[in-house]
Amino acid sequence: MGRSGRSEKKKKQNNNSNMVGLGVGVKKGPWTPEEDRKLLSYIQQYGHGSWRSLPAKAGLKRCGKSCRLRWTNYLRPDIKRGKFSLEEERTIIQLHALLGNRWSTIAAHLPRRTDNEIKNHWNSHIKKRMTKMGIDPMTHKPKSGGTQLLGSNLNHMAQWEAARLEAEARLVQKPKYYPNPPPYLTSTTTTTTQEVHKSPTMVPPPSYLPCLDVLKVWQGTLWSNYSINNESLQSLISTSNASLATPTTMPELNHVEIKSSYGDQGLATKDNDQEDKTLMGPFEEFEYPDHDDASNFINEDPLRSPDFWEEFVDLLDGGWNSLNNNLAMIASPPASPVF
DNA sequence: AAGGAGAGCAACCGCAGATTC
DNA sequence: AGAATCTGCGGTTGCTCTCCT
Repeated sequence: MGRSGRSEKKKKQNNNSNMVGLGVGVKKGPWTPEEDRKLLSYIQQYGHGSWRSLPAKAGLKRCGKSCRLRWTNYLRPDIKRGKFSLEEERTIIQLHALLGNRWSTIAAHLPRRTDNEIKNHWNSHIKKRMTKMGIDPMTHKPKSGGTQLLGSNLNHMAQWEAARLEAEARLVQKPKYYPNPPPYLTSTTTTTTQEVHKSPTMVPPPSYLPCLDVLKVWQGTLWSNYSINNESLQSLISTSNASLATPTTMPELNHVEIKSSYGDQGLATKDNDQEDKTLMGPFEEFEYPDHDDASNFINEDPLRSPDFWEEFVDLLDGGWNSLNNNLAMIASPPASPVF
């Protein structure tokens, strides 16, 4: 896990201003539970403030950048970990078709998933499966030719929608971890079991982004009439369509466990299913919205079934024209996006 | 049982845009 | 205005684990 002895060939980074503070004695490689505790405790108490100065103040022998990454990709309490649900994978595929490798923008539309996690999931799972099915993961078109679906030939409306999605993502970009929270982060939770839950700064950002019209159309066109033999999937699709089509307020919170992995350092290790359920990371418990249940809904992941992907190819093959037609019907967008 | 191959993913790198002075 | 610094992002690496032979 992680990297410890990174090769010498890339040491010129010491000149990079990013790495200010990275000098003799600065630690790299996997984080230990103790380091996590220090970082977590410091940020809970003071907020992260300037990342550069944080390590010294928190008693860490890390560079600020490493601390920031650890926080944003792992320690942040509003992160959901674990398997991606069908709905999430579908959203990733659709957003990737529109946005390309703009992971942070995609992540902004997937509540509580980090861009790094989505990127990893895309590269290690979805991309490979699409390639295996003969679909070019970059253009989303069948490699053997056929209809250009998305990518360079994005039509005007899809480009417009992509720009809007990105703008929305910027607007709702994950709020900074303020020691004194902005007003919209005021907590209403009163029955949590740990102090960390009560912290108003721990309230996850709004998980719903209202303007996903292109996805709604896509899903309405392509998925609602999409017949898949798997009954669970069918149910899930209708559920997820509803959730996308209907703006929701912050879901109620309930307790779930969050796992962590410290490799050989004594806590959970990846993929040790049994152990993972009992060994916890820095947050022994955290609260996640109810809609996590959607991911638990699929016991047998239909996305992994050959049937799904065969039908997915058909879907892509015939889908883009339908999408265009429907997009044309729902709106008359301005000539150029205005935000 | 051993070891090689591949998968999964945390963490690093370097660049670029934003911000500060 | 521009240099210095900070932050965020996307690409990549390499360690650990699991599976297969």
